[in-house]
Amino acid sequence: MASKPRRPIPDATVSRLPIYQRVLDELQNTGSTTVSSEDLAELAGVNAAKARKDLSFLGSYGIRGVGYEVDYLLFQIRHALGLTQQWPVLIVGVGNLGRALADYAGFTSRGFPVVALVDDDPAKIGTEHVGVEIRPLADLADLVRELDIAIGVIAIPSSGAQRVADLLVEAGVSSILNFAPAVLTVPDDVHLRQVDLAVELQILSFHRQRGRRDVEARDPGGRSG
Amino acid sequence: MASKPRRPIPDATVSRLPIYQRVLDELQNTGSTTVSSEDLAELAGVNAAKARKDLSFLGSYGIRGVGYEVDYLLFQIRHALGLTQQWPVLIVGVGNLGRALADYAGFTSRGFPVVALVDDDPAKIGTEHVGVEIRPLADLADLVRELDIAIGVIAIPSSGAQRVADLLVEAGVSSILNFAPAVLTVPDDVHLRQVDLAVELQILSFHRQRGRRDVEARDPGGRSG
DNA sequence: GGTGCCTTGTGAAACGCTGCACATGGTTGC
DNA sequence: GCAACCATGTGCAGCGTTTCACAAGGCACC
Repeated sequence: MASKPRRPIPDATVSRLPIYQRVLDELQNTGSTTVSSEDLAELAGVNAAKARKDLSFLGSYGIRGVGYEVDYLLFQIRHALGLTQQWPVLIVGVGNLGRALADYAGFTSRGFPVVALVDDDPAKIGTEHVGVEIRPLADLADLVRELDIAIGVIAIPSSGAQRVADLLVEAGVSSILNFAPAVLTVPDDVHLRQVDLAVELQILSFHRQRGRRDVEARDPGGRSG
Repeated sequence: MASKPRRPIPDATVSRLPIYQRVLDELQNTGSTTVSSEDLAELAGVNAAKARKDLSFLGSYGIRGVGYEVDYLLFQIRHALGLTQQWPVLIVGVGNLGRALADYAGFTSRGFPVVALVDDDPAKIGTEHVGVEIRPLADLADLVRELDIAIGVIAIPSSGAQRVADLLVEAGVSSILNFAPAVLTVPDDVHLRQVDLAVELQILSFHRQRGRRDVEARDPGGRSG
């Protein structure tokens, strides 16, 4: 037994593995055969100790005194992330965002081919985008079954997002990526991730605001007891 | 006034404030005047105690025995997030994603008007999108100064992302939202947030993979050394 | 074959976040 | 004005993540 996960991989580590993967990909393209945790961490924008601990959750794939073999580490990360196979993606909503996502080459090249597009606008149904026919919302369940959809992407206004999420779940999709600015409710066994563009801007706004306040008056007082 | 930051607001709380804001916005539109932490938490998809603790960092704006006044709490959250004013946004890269972002009504309606578009494709320069003229990359610094740009959005392929980030920083932009799948380096006083679509998919892939492994119970084809 | 150098892998401390449980304090009804 | 009620605000314990510091282990050179 080799690649059995001795310890569960922490969420924080999982969210960084794709970054390491991309960095290693670039290193591979530049001809590097080995890399130290320090160099890898630098390229990934993290602490070297963190990088080592992250990688240690996959197993002991480093060579002390030398570093990590790029090819082998890359394989192990891909294996851990489940990127040794393709995961067909269905996008609901072929508006500006849906089109941008469908066109995004990074999806297909990283193993997430967009194989189905769904929309409820009669004018769009039947037309093609990037070689994929746009189908009506009613076909969703059929498409999921026929194309073995692994991940559903919600790229519609928030008003219909919960209904679409319900449809996806009902059709058997257990991984959903939601771009609608709404809080969705799904069963526990369905993995839902949220990308909220307005939230990101508001967080930036907060820090900018705070920075100004810091400059205005640094107040060490207060009634914290 | 006198709204001194008693305690620094934790990052985790900051990232949830925009959610509360959106929920309160909806409550306001439905005519609710007060809301309990339990109801608010339910709508925001979090624990009630967490919601109370989050809000307590802004100050004691609740009424014991009653709940929170929607209007007032909304004002306080907006104030904390710096949303009492508009933050002009510049988007670099008017490809599919850049257009989608420029068209996204959620930006302007939440106080982030897209006032400038920049691209390096000569065919696009001079044309308009959503009423904003597309200008060459060389005009970036001028636009930042003239329009008092608060936030720069990078929506170009990763190969040019660092260069554009450098240009933005040099022009005085201190808040950057990056959609390019690359690790960017900026000075400490610049706030950088990363939205990486492929990373999100890979995290979903990991969880799906893990679920399957649980089902398989044993992994065939493991490689030991 | 031995010595010294180099990098990994990890124990442990520090830090931040979460969630429970309850004291606090304001409101309502009489 | 008083008592019962109710939701907030928070002390505290538990948990996950980060970071340091160092022992363990492999390689290269002589």
